[in-house]
Amino acid sequence: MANFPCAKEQSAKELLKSKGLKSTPQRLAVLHVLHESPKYLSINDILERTKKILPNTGLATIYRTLDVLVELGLVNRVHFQDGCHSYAFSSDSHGHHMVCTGCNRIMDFEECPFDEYLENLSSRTGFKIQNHFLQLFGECNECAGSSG
Amino acid sequence: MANFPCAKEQSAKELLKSKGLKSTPQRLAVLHVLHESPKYLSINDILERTKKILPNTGLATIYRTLDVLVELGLVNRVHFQDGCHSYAFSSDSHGHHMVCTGCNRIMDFEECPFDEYLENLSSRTGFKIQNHFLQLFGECNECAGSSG
DNA sequence: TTTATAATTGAGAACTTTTCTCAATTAGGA
DNA sequence: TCCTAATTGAGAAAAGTTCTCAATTATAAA
Repeated sequence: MANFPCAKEQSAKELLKSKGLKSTPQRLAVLHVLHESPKYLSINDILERTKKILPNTGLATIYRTLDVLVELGLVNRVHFQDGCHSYAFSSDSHGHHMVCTGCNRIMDFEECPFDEYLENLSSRTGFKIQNHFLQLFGECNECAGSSG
Repeated sequence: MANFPCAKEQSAKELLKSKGLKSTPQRLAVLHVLHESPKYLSINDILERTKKILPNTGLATIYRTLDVLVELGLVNRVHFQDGCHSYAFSSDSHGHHMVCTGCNRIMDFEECPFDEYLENLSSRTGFKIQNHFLQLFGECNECAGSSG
């Protein structure tokens, strides 16, 4: 069993338990690996590092474990510009959009009210923000109307 | 040659030309397909619809064309929760983060200043926002320092 | 117009990424 | 300690993406 100084180990175990899931060495190891890293890690990064703790860990387990950890809110998925999924026509220059989870319709919104905030965040943290990606999920007028 | 009433057809042609790229029927057809659709479309959606205009269109062309159109800013990539890439430990409850394009380091930021704005947007547009995904890209302190 | 040529395409192979299957193992409660 | 359902590892299968290359074609120049 992996033993690691992750502040969330205990709460992770409790979360798993509360969902009827087991606290396996693999799950705790993956959590450990991600906790140790200040960087995002790809699936292969995670597999490689987990294998240093548990050499027999399989790739499928990494996929399954990440699904569980994301579900529990212990781990974030990080999205990048490349390799991803769907496309929409760009009707504005900024490119933010709302995606309706009911009908998959996309609504762009022209405004970006965050520039000022982001500038402020930038100067406070020293992190030079070059660009940002924002996407809203919800229900459009029609879907909200018909379902409720 | 696809002929379609896309307000951006002309500017698309000019954009392509300005980059030394050709205005091929395939490129214009994909643009048309995306322009026609109020929804995001998957690669297969786009292939299928493009084939209705140009039956011989190949999948590779769709991939290549989308890269071009995204590059030109005519098309947006839309990201979803599943199927994507990398993972990071979740150190806050909200889950926004900054990704350093220099060293790939992730920095979470606790605050989410957008709630109020999003509520307002919600009531103005009728779009019931259920959740949102925000990710900032830029350079961290160290990388900004060492490179400039 | 016609021609020349560099960009682009289609088709399928190759590669990468993700999911599935199933027998073996194991965490955790009784 | 034993039982049982959850979990795992391994590899097969499926899905998604990129590459290769000969054939085609948009465009600029003649």
